[in-house]
Amino acid sequence: MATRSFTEKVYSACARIPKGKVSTYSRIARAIKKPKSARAVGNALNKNRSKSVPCHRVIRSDGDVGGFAHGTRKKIAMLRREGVEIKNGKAPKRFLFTF
DNA sequence: AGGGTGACCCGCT
DNA sequence: CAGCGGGCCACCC
Repeated sequence: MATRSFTEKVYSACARIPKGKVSTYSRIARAIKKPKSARAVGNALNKNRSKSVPCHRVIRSDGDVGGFAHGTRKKIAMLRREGVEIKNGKAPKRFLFTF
């Protein structure tokens, strides 16, 4: 039921993130009307880990890049390319995009 | 069908 | 200010 929609919504929210900005799992979870599913959001991206979605723009609320199935190290490099300055593996909150 | 894990978050000590 | 524990949802074995 909602399982499929949930994953789809996660991708949609992820795609909504403009280039040069990042969002947190919690923000996405709230955007899909499931504020408690922040963990499931990460799970969806991890399970799918498709390059078809800019999941590298999704980071933790603490500003930490969190993890990346393709390589956390690579994720940071991608964000830097987008224009996000990563300091010590952390992204300033001003780069956080709010829905 | 049940249990365990994971790219997390929030609260308390 | 930093560290620890519990809780949440979805997916895999």
